[in-house]
Amino acid sequence: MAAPKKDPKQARGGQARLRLINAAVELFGEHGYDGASTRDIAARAKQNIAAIAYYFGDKEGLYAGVLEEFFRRKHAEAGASVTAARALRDGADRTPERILQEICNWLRASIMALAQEDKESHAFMRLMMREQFAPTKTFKKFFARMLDPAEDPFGMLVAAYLERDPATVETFLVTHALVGPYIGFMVAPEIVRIRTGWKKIGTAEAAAIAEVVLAQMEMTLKGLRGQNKGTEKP
Amino acid sequence: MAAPKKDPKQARGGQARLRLINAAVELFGEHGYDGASTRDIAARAKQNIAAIAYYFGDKEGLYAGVLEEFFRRKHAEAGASVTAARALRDGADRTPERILQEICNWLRASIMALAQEDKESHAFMRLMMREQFAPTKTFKKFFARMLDPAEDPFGMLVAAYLERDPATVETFLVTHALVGPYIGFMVAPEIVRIRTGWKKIGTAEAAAIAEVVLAQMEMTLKGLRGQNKGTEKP
DNA sequence: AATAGTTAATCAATCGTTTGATTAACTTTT
DNA sequence: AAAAGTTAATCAAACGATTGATTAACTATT
Repeated sequence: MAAPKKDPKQARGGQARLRLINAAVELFGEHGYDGASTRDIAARAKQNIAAIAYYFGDKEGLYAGVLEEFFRRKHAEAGASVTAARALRDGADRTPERILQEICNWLRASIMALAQEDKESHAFMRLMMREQFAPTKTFKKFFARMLDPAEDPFGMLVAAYLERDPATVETFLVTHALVGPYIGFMVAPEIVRIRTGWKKIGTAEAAAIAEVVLAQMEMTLKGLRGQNKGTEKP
Repeated sequence: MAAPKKDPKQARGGQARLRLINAAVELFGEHGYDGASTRDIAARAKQNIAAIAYYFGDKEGLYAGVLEEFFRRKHAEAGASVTAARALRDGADRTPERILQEICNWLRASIMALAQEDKESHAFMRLMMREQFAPTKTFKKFFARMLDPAEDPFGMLVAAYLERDPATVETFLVTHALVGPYIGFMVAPEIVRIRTGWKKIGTAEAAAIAEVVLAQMEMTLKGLRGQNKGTEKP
């Protein structure tokens, strides 16, 4: 018969562990590592303060637990996109048009995700932004794995579309510049808010952004591919 | 005769005041508002802890002092670009080619500035990034003034080149998407570091980034202008 | 002498962490 | 199956250290 497992994350205390992680990501995202107190985190998770030491050792351990959990979630979410992109890239029936279409689909989905109200995801994004300028060791470890080019569907498809080596620095620069507009809207919500007058980025606002960003990227991609063809050895 | 002024910023204690601000922007940028302690700030500034209360009232006042000082510096630095852009836009001898050239110059200068090692500027940029996701009231006040479209040389020139109303949301979205690639490289140094293997972004690295980003932007701008012409009323 | 600036010492509050005790759930022994 | 023993989980209370802030005495400048 199916034994109820002994996975600590699903055992009795697993619920408390998860509650702590979810509370922690919100407070770390809101107030930063130092700004979030263990007492507040425990209170929001409706757990005793000592539960943090019990499950994570100390505050740093809790932070590492948050990173591990959310990088795991992100990796799981991205899994489908990666395999789909890989299949398209390696498929015999691939055409530049289909690849371009898929690139646009991916970017549109990413932009539309900005409208999501998911509190925890938003908090995790904040946390990632903070880490960009003051990366902790724990973060670096997880982040480097996340940035594996073999796990980046967008970079894979762009390299395929432009028929370039996906592993070179040059290709990365081109790819990173291409997602730049998306990043620009993602990381500067305060600028967008002030300049547009929008109260928040909802579905309609995200759609407006997607339209502009996709139009520009499509134009750039076609231009780059044309350039590619133009400079080929005759 | 010229009285020696009573400006507290130039009086005897002005030096201590400035030392505190410069020390504060570094520590606030590194560890965030909560992470930076008044003791560490005073120590780095080689001042007594009570000097903070004396010159700024309290920690929040010191933070406001930092913002005021650096926004003032940025505004002064940008002044030349703004008047130059305004002159070009309003000049009778303006041509699309010259405007495009100026846009490229501005962007290239901005990207090359990423290579600057100026500790305080870097710290201030960090601070601004943190504020994007958890803006304080003080920050909002200064930031909104900085984002005045009339003070944005890039937006001004892009609007002129594309012959669009610089005040509309649509134009902002297009402009913001256009600087996206630059923002992408500015805000994600950790991604760039991991994917390129670069130890840091020096002059050579910034130049490589500028080449890619400028090529894409030029392509997009020309495309957008062409579209503009294409959809004009006949 | 009056003002401006600086200093060391001290305050209450809060921080992350640790403690010993208690309860609940499960395992082994009888 | 009942009792005894073990482990996992939670709890209130307290620890020492550090926080931002304040005080009163002190020195330098005008």
